[in-house]
Amino acid sequence: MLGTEKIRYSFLVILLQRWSSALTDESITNALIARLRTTSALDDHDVQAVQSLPVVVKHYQPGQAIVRDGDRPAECCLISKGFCVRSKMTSNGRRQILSIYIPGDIPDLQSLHLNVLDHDLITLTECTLGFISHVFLREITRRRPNVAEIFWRDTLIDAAMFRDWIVNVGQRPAPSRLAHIVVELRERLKVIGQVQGAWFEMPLTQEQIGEAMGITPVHANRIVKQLRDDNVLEFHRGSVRVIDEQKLLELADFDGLYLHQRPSL
Amino acid sequence: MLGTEKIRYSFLVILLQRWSSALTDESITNALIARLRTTSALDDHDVQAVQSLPVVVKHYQPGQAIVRDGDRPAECCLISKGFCVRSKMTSNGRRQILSIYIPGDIPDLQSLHLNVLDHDLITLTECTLGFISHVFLREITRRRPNVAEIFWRDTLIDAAMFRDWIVNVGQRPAPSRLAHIVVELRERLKVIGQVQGAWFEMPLTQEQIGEAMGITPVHANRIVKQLRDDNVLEFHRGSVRVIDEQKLLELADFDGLYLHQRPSL
DNA sequence: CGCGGCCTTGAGTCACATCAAGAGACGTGG
DNA sequence: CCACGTCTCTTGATGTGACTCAAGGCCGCG
Repeated sequence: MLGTEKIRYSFLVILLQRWSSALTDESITNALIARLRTTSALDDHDVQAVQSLPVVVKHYQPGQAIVRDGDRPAECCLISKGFCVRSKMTSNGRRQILSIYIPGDIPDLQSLHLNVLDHDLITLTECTLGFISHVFLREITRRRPNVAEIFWRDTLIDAAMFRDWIVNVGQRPAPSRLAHIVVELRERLKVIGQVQGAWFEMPLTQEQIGEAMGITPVHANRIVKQLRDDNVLEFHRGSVRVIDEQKLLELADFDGLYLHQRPSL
Repeated sequence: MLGTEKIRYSFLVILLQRWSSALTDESITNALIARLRTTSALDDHDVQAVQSLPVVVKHYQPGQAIVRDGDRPAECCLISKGFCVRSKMTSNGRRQILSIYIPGDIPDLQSLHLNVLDHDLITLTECTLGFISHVFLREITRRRPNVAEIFWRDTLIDAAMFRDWIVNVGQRPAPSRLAHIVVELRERLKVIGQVQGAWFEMPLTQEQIGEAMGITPVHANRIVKQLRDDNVLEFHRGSVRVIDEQKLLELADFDGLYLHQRPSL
């Protein structure tokens, strides 16, 4: 689904289907502020400064590339609605998913100080994205060191998630890998109020689940089936239901410390 | 070698064997400046500011923990001499090495804004480390936004290396993984002038090589043997010699872009 | 109705893990 | 100077998790 063919096609779709509004969209920066509050302490001045950032809103279809390996973006993108993944290809055509992004995340904040992108950023679902120019971000971080530190911290949490992802892919057996990814996603969705009861969204195809775990789609299918047959999880239409919380946590070997979800951590 | 037993023993060794000098050590900050110059553009004021940072120098034995999972460090450490690894354990006692650090690196710069450490930092060889208090680092980054951005950028490069490490562990067959790690290390050592001819230092035991690749020590041994038998690499006393550059690069699937070794990248 | 994504399942193979045993290097103490 | 213990490296036999190839089924959509 994320193959080259499809992406070439998607490029036309971008031109045809995405429409944009160049207004400062308060509801979008509010999502950002909510997100930053969970990980850092913001004062009123910081909030005002962030809210005053000019945002360009764009809508994307599922499976579109937002930015690509080798790009030199001039803006950062804030997810207001929808899910994205960051991924990287090897020369023999295998794709590795590096992280999953949810509303409130700024997946490419790093491009502010790293000029060339070393990976792809792709939408999983329909997305509403807010783009903020590097010019304004640099200006705000120069003028308000506190905001700079909050953004810096955000990229550091990103890095902490990568470290955890390495351990997951490198050391755990496949069923644990899947459980771990599921629990991590759920913890992050909880913070933005997107978990209702035992259900939450995880809009990955089994092929993408495989790409996240570092295994083939066929084997990913077997692992998903195994967790379903063992009454641990239920997958349905891009959503997940936790059936056996106990077993899930045992498998996942999850310690949420690395998410640094409280400012003091 | 990195087991709990050994580390408990090492703790005594720290008390007995490390001696410290609380002077501002110019030769140490010079290593840092050399390192930062390769990735970022520094002006004279930045250099002066960095050189004026008070540094506490300490010496470590091989296999000692510098900081541990769960610590809340109050200082960052700069490697002046020697090699370190960052690693993380799973609950079933398996260790994953996340990155290898060489002279000029600041492996835990992230602790400046992430209070709780989510991994271990361990010396591989005898090390000379310079410790810089968070207080001074915060002060310099507040006073000089340019220095803040350079340090920020440094942590972003760290994150880029993690991303690449995920791909390596997740997608490549074991011989390629090893080749990739070897080439990455060599490229970084080149920049600090630590590659003489075909030889360079890679002071990992085969067990640690396995921990870096996400495989067992026994299998790591077979992979090392395979690359030796295929006349690609020669390992001897913690050093590596490249025999067949061509084959090595083919295996490694290495694109150094993610190291961002030039300020414009 | 037919097509294209996506999911599912089986059979055979291969990469890597596990278990087990031994050999070389090195430091330490007798 | 030798004996011993501890790391580290090495190798074989055997088991298993994951890959590959292949085929078929489900479902939404034009």
